[in-house]
Amino acid sequence: MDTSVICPRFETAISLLSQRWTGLIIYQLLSGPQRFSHLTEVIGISGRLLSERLKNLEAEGLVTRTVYPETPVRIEYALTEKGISLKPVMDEIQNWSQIWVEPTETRKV
Amino acid sequence: MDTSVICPRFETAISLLSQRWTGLIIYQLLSGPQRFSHLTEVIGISGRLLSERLKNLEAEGLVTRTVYPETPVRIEYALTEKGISLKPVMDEIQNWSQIWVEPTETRKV
DNA sequence: TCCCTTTAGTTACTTTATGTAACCAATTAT
DNA sequence: ATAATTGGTTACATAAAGTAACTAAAGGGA
Repeated sequence: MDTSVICPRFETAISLLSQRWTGLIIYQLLSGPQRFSHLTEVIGISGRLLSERLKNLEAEGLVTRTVYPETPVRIEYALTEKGISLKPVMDEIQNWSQIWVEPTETRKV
Repeated sequence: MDTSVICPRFETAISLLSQRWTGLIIYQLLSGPQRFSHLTEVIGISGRLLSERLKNLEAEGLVTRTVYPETPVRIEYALTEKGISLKPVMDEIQNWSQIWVEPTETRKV
């Protein structure tokens, strides 16, 4: 009877980042507010899933959605403080990838 | 024509961590070599998926599998140097979760 | 007025991944 | 020979992701 259980907060955090695309969306938004169509192009995600993920992230308090009623309409997504505070996580992943991921591994496009 | 593309190495790294359970398995193995049945219990993953994930992680060079022909057989999974070097990533996720994840959010069991 | 363009999505459908539970193989103690 | 234990695998159901066509709103031009 081993009672060693994984920290529930850590589990919540990693289940967030384990959702496909979520990490990439946050990483991309770390470079500043961006609009829907730009995110789809840069990340290579479909509108359907991007929409779903952004709604989730908004509900989690990681992302804000701002409507600019121009013509045509412009909608910008930006990280909240909670979202921005994931930068150290992303930095460490980036750092690890530079050391351990070979350039030749990156041919999955 | 915006040429800003996400770093391919980063993409490879995060697609690894975005696979469900993979992050938790690595996190759990950071506390030392462990056997199959222990991992299923602590993480709450089925044998089918744990088996699949461990094979992946072995193929990626993050985990080793060692057979001890005792009775009954004992098989231990351990992180390689490449796997251990993900500790700073896990530490940052842990750190973030302590600040931003409320204890009340952790009721998904 | 009607049609065209643009952004930001949504809907319907197919394919892939995950969850669940029963089953199998090897080994050895009874 | 039978049971017990570990470390899986197989077969099937459900959920998530991929794809492509479609819609809504808001001008702009013919």
